[in-house]
Amino acid sequence: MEYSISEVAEKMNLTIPTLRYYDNIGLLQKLKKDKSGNRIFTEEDIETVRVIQYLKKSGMQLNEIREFMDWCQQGDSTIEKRLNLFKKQKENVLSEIARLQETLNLIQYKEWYYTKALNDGTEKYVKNMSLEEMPKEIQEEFKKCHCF
Amino acid sequence: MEYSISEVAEKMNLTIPTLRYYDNIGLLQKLKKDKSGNRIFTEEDIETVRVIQYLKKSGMQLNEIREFMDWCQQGDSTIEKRLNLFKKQKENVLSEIARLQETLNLIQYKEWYYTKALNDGTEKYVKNMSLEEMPKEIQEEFKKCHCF
DNA sequence: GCTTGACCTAAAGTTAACTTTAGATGATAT
DNA sequence: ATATCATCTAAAGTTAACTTTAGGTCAAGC
Repeated sequence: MEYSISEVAEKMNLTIPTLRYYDNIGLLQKLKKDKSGNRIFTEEDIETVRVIQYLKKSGMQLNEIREFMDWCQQGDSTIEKRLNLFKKQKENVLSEIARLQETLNLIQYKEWYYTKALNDGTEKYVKNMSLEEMPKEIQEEFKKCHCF
Repeated sequence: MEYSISEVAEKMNLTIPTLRYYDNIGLLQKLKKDKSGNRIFTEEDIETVRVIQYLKKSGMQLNEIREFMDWCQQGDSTIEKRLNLFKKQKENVLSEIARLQETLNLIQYKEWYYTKALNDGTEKYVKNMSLEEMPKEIQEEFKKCHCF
């Protein structure tokens, strides 16, 4: 099954210029064109786009992803490099998740804080609450940032 | 306790120009200066910087954070807006964590894939493995993207 | 009194990842 | 035959979040 650029753009939630841009910078090395120069996407090209999106999310820049795509074309001699890359990206993603979890903690504290403020009609009571009065599940580290 | 810009930069892992930039665009509305124009950071200003970093991580842009800082100065009339903002950011962070988790799934599949390829000395066996031969814990959805 | 170091401002420059523009080509519908 | 539509290329433009540059002030140490 083959797809036009507009079909892939819709399917993958990208714009047509973005797909062309990815092709231009060497991210879609296997992509073929028909006789009049139009890009033809196979299932494999679509998988490539999907992998690009995951690698981006893992924190890689497009020039690094391009280098990875080069490695893939070079065959078995680059297997170890590719394995090491994925090991590194795994650590990246794990620490990113951990930082987002911390962010979530602050946000949930703020949600509690402003819910109480809204209930009280004013920030002044919750702002000056002592640690003892606060619910135990509110993270210690956030109890002090009541200035917002 | 008060701090100089260089102390805050070091403590918060930011550069001095970044802190000045944040001040210039209105993110540090309570920041004071001494008689010769040097910025003086209080504990509260440092907390502001910390909150900026969390809000950034939750997906907000600096102009949105600036708007939030404006709301904070406007007092109790903006409590509901602020609560709604945090509710929205909470959803953002949760879906971001979910997408990172999916990314992690792909990366772990790849780690398994390239570990086997490295062991075999070539990609060709793992590339052509049938679904039945693969470990059960490998996510179904990733079994097909063996082209990288 | 002079140098050094930490700070300042205003303005220009940078970077990544697109997006937009302008003009062209080729297949399809009326 | 003509208009419309989807595609193309090359090149310029955009945006956010900084960073860099150039030139200046001020307090402290020698």
